[in-house]
Amino acid sequence: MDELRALRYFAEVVETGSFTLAAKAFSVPPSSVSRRVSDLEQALGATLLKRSTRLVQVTEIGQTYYQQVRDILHQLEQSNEAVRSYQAQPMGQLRISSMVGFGERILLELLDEFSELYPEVILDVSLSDELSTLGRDDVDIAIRGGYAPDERVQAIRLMSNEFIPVAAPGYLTRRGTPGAVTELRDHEGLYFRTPNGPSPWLCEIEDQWKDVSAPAVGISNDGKWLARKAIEGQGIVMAPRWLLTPYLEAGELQELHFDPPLRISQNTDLAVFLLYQKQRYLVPKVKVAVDFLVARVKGSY
Amino acid sequence: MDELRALRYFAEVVETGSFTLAAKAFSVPPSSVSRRVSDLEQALGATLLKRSTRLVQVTEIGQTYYQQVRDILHQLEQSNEAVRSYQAQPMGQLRISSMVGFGERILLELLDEFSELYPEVILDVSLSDELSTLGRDDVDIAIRGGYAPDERVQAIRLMSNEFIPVAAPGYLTRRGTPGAVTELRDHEGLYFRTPNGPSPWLCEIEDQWKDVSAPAVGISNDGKWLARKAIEGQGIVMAPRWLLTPYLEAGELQELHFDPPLRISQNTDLAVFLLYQKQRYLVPKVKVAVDFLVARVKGSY
DNA sequence: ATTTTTATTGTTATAAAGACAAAAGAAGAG
DNA sequence: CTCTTCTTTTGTCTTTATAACAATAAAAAT
Repeated sequence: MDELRALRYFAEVVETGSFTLAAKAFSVPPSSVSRRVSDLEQALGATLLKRSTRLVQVTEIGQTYYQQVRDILHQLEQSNEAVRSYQAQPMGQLRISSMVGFGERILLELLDEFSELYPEVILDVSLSDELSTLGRDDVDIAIRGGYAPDERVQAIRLMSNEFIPVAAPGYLTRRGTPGAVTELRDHEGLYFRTPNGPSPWLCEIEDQWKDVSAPAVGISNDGKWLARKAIEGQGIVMAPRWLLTPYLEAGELQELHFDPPLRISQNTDLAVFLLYQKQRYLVPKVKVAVDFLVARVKGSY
Repeated sequence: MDELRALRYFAEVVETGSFTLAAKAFSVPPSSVSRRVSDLEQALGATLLKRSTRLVQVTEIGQTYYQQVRDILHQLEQSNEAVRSYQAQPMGQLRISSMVGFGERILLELLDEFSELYPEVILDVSLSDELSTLGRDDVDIAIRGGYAPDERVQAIRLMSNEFIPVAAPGYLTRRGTPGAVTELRDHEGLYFRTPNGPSPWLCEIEDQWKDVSAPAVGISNDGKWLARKAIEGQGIVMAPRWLLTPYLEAGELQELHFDPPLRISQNTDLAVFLLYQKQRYLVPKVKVAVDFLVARVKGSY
């Protein structure tokens, strides 16, 4: 029995919910699909699908088996693609997902440069703060302020993602510059929304982490909007240093210092990571993009 | 082409380093193996093996492909086994790996009970502090004072693994009971060896982690031996509370208290975890063992 | 009850893999 | 340097398995 073929048929039947449609997808008669799936069931000694002439239902065990089979088929496809494209030129579609702020501020202009170097690589960039599940079918490269959720995912630290509190000089003269974290309660807060919700202002006082957030006057996942509101003197905002650098240099915003320092997470090393699947580093388009981004970002920021 | 068969042949050739031996393993003529591997290479458009009549060498791309194929075949085998054994009685060999101390103190007697409940499950227990790579071929269930390295690995918190400093009453009257961590320098230390080396005595003083270990008079990964030496008054030992409980209750050892407390890691929630692969929870023997251990340990400790 | 859709079964045809024999090629021994 | 030996590959035939096509059976909808 060609087990792999049977698995592909089975997966397609589950996805389409029909033997006929699955058969069409492979351009074979429905009878072939029926027989192969039956063979598979017999080999496994379990009923994967409950068939009636009108509808096909997946059994419980069939469902879990399907999910695993799907993963396996996908992995195999990726491995094959990696071998096939080995020693070929970087080309084809490259899907990149990035945090919005990083994408707008840094990534997009780098990618313009990348496109000139590798015109045959077609970029498909999506900016979102939701972390897409690398390892499924979606993206080749992801840029996130996070961690590596899986041992098959490689994480390269691109740059620091330290959050710093800032405010407009005008705001500070009007409201006073807070000297201690406890004074923040009497200020206005602009909050960065992460996928885990608005990021609070935390401080470690005598071994205890305390939330010292000011009352909120604005929450957004858009750093530029928050920065603009801060420049207009509407409040204090905590955002990544790399996002604020231009405003700080222009004097539009001013960094605030506290002791102990203000944080948005108990985790000490907040950083921007470039994530990709180890096995896909063999694919030329992925390899050159990873190498390019690491070289350009690590060198400049 | 029966791709899966070709992959199995290829993997076997890589492992045995010979077409002839691989063919023997599948009881087919060497010519079949040769043809299937050639088909595979043609389909992938790459040379996986450099053959000469005397030796078979794996190419670079062949090597990485092999590793991925190996994983895939293994996963498929596991998925198939899960389906096949679905709705069967718990039976067969069950491999459990545990930390030595936990194994001796808690696990082994629980497993005696388990064996009475499920006599058809043949236990294969190995006690070791090295963490074996769950997800490869080795163990079904692992018990470790750690984390989950992979998203496919499920981790259940069994119990706290808090390390506490203790010493014999005799030792304390002779040497004095240390009141502050700084006094520990003038004491004798008995150290637990973890896979990462002897575990130091740490303390967080004013936001800074400091090593306040006493000079070592003994290091071992055997908790009972360390406990005995401590009972004999040879020094202070830091070990998991569950390991020391009987000695504390018997009055042979006495807990030491510091402020801030002594730790062996910056990580706050040290715990004992039961680890298993999500997909293998479907296999009856794995399911009943996980459920049994979780129920018995969580209830009692 | 009849029509329609869908899965299954029967049978034949075709393509792929196995079996066996023989050839080609590389390493070591004499 | 030639011969022997071991291993991979090639040639040819046989076997097996899957596709193809037609026909049947079963369930839902009209």
